Amino acid sequence: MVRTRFAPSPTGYMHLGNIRSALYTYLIAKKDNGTFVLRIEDTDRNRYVEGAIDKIYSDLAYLGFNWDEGPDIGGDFGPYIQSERREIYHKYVNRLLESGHAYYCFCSEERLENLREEYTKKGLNFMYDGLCKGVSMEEAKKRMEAGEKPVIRFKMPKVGTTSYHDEIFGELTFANSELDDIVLIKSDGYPTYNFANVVDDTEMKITHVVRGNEYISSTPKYKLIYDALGLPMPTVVHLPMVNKPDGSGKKLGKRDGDVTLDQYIEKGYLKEAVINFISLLGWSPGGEEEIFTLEELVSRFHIKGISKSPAVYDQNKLNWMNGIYIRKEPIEEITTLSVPYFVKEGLLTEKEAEERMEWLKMVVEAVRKNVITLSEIPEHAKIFFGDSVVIEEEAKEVLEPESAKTVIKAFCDKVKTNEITEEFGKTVFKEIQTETGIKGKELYMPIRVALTGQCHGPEMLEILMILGKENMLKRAER
RNA sequence: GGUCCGUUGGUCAAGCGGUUAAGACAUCGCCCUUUCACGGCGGUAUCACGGGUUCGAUUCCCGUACGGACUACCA
Repeated sequence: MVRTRFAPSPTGYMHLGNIRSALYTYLIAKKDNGTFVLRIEDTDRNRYVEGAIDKIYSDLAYLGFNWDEGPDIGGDFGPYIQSERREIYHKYVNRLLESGHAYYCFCSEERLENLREEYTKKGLNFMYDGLCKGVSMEEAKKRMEAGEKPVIRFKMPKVGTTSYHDEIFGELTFANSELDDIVLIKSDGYPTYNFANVVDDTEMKITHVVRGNEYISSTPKYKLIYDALGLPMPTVVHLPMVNKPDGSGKKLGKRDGDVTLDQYIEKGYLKEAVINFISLLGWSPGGEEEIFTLEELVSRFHIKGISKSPAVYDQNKLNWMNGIYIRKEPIEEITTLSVPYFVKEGLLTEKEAEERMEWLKMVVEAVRKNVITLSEIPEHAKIFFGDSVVIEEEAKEVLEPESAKTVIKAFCDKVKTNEITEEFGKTVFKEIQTETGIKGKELYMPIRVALTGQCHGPEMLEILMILGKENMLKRAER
């Protein structure tokens, strides 16, 4: 039974990188009918952001990454918030203390700082020098009673090598002499991320640890902690990074502009498109298709398809894909989603949108082919609002010739005396042509401009149907 | 600096010793459309470099170059 976990820290909003880890983690669990666990890693009290946990819940739920166990819904291995699991970490660290794999360290930050400076000056890699390894348990207890607040460090072996197998990168080996005596428990009693992960992944019976590849070089340390505890390390899957599109080769970070989920949604991207797009950032389905729903991704996903090299975020492709989804999703859905943008542009109130939903659907249907985001819909659709027309500068000359006036007059006459049906739309131009002898561009363009003010736009038939008799007369007869 | 990882067109990528080196985005051209799009068809363009191994390397090995990650009482 596969069990994976998504373990964000509540330090900010969900952004592209987060969403991608969550997605891959979710897919790896679900493609095997496994369990997807949500765990909150809030052991850093200094970076805690108010409201971030609720935002994580709502973002994940919105995306459809439904978790089977988590802080809000419980599960057999709770609590799922690290700050509530302190006794558990201490239970484990005591085992390490007793077996001699860990020790109290009373070194001040100042000493560590000096040490670091010293090392850097010599061009060496800083590592804790192990000064407190010599402190006996008795002495440690005495000093703690006296009010000192030590950290607990792991005693790394100094010789030999440590290897582990990564599902994506294969066999990885590191020299133990490179591994620092990392802090397990901070002086405030909270565990570090490193230690909390080992304990929680064990306790929560996580089978596949999915995380960014920035953890590749700390994984041997985790491996050694598992070893010291006599526990097996879960399968690890290190995801390739996502780089900025500027050619710098640097990873895409929260600071690189608008990458939070909210910002994508606000700009008019569909969550289906965002999910589909990021699924392809570092993973390939192998075949030629690449438009997938979440459900399809679940069945298509396979770890072997994840690449080692970083992917560059490509806005063009996202745009293209969003356009695909805007055209593909049911018109009801797209129309409903676009209402806020109409409201924002002052074209409609929400109440009006509700009352004129059928009409609005026709409008959205007419313009959805032309947009890449929902937010562009009102811009294209505004020609259908109101009963007057603003003639674009480049469209004005279309109306100049005598023939244009003739055509528009003929058109108005037809509109007046007929019901506006599809049949009417299909025949009216032919009739005008035979009656006036004007054809081609001279026939269509003046009417288009008279009706919309522009030389381009949706098909004439759609324009006629959307505008309707009254409105067309108001616009064209002047 | 040290350790580790990566390198197929502008971008995402398939490939897993013998291929005309898939496909997608972008780009260009054509068709469709009496508009703009959508859609369809086609073109341009890729194995970082140098050594091996092999009858044969994009594929395996070793270097080099370039890029990145890590190097916290942050996750």
